[in-house]
Amino acid sequence: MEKGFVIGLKNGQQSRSMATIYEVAKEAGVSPKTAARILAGSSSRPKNKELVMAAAKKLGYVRNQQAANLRSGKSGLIGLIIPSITSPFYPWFFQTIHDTALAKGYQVLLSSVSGGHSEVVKALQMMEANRVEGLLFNMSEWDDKESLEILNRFVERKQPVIVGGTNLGKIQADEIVIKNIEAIEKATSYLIKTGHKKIAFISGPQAALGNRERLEGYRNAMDKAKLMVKDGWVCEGTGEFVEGLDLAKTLLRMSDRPTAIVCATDLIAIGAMKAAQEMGLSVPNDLAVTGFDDIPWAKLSAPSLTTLRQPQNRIARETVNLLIERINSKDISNPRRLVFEPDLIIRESA
Amino acid sequence: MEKGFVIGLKNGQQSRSMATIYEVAKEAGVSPKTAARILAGSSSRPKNKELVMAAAKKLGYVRNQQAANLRSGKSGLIGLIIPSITSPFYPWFFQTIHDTALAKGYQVLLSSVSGGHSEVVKALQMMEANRVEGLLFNMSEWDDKESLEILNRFVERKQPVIVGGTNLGKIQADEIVIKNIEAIEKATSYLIKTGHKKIAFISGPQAALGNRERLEGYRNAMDKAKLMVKDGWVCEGTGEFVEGLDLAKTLLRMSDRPTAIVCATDLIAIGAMKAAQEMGLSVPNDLAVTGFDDIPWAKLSAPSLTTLRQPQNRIARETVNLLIERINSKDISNPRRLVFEPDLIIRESA
DNA sequence: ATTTGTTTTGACATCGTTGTCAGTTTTAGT
DNA sequence: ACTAAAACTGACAACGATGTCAAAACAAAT
Repeated sequence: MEKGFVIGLKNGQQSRSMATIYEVAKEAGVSPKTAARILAGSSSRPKNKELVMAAAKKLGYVRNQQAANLRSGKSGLIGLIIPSITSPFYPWFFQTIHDTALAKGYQVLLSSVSGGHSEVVKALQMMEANRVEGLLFNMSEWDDKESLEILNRFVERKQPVIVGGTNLGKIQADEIVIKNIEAIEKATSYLIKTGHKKIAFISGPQAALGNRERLEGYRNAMDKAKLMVKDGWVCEGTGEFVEGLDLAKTLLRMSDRPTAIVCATDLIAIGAMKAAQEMGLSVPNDLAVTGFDDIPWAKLSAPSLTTLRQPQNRIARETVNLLIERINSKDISNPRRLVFEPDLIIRESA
Repeated sequence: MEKGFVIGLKNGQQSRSMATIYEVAKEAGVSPKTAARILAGSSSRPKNKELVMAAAKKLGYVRNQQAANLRSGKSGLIGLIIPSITSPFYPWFFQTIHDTALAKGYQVLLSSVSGGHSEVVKALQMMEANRVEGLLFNMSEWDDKESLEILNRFVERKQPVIVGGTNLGKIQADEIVIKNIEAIEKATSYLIKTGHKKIAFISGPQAALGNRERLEGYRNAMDKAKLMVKDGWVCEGTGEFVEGLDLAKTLLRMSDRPTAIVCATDLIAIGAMKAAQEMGLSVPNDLAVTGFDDIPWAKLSAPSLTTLRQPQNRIARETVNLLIERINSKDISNPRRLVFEPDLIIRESA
């Protein structure tokens, strides 16, 4: 059956398969290569250009990107692996990555890994199979041999990889570093400066490096101010709102209850504020609360949340730019660290 | 230069390009076809299987998906076009689509279109060029000739398309229908039932069909109850929080201010509540507020928001399932409508 | 041992595009 | 008009995988 022409279907309807460059060339009366060149935008005799453009339009020609990629050895894809697009922070992160990449001619292949280790491995394999030209690997909780192996394969092949949140020096790649310790120190010190002495901390899962660092920042600040951290004042949650609510209630029920809570995420903090309100305590008078991330909610909550702002846009933009630079220069030597320090945004909650 | 082997680089480092099936076959001492077959999992002589598996492992072979796709005429891709992943509702929508598609062997190619019409066209062209096997087109504001043309090309080629939020019967495709009118009627009637007579409405951009329907629902309910809609009680915003805040303030400054506001989105509603609080009014005593979407915030806000829940998970799951069914059956005749009616979730704000 | 039937195998072609490079046309300069 | 330089064109091969189909290897049965 000749290609690109009407073919019959069971139900008697008709359909066209997509036209190829050969058909366009034939229709225009030029060679396929010429047609391809013209459609790719390089210069040509005006007449041919007209002919080819007309033919392409007539046949509804759309370049087959997969074939083009195969031939040219590029995929035009950037891989992005993140924990879950549903956790605040990531949608903005993705949007900026997407837009920046698009502007430079790249598509983003997103894997939002909600499951465990095997899901990460699957995502990485998929990225490999789809020949992404660069990879942003942004898993906060991760230390799995199999995926490490795959990441190392990328590096061996000199394919750029940027790791966020978790590298630990295990692979020789660029890193996004958030100054968690310093940030939480800032928030804690601020509370101390405003007179608080009994300050508790609700952390996220300690399996994640970032969360361990945040806890460290809290302890540092308390140590520096020679303040005691009472038993039970440090509690570990999942980073979810509900958890924040429950843990805060437990804290507030203590006989000698803390007057301030430093929270490892904004969601926890909002949960903690809700807990206080449900128990009839006023924020910030009876309880001061700080968060981390500055998710959009933070300024909408009542009271609005004092928090540490992660400049997602800047992080995302600089990260993609570095990645694309790496792709273009074909040089992944001398791994860089993109360091970001969250700013303390003072609002009503503390 | 022989492929798959060490090649020199400027900086003296070395790199391997990815091994192909030919190299695996050579290493294993079988034909490429046999290697391919074994790697695809079909039966073979045990000895060959061992040899090929060993060779693949040794060379770090990863199938080139693009090449495989080209040959097999499938892309394994589902396209998803949405307005912006940063607006609440979509991250969950995407995650469910992503997970469901993955479970059935499809990857999701996401275009989060933050710009105007030309961006939509670009996204559609990209989806076409990448030969997505099915397309979920979920733009709420949209009536642009060029993109319509592309969508129609999909349909002519019998490639499944599911349109959400906006079809208007312009193309013959499956549709996701949210019963906006009925939903807002429910919320408005509920307010009326609880004694409110002066009820205002803050809508999203009327360019979007969904927003026009929501306004219609409000008017219907008011009409049915024979309640007057005063001049200025219906205002149009962008759907953003800030807009909700400002418009609500304007409403509340009116001499004869409304006692309740029906909002077209949760963000608007949260803004409206904040406006009331800033003006010293209590929600729900001085002002009742209802939202739309039931974004996660809705139940965290203070007071928690009475709203209309869109079952994103169910919508997403049923949509992908239909799409994949269409892909497999190669039959896009008899367009279906997936109809969803939001539930009224009564919380504290009304 | 021979035949028949079944399962595996591999040479070749192909998917749609583009790089290479020699050949052709056009342009510019005299 | 003629020549050299510049611009464009097209035949061919290749990217990496897999479908086709005939040939080969094995198994079962006589």
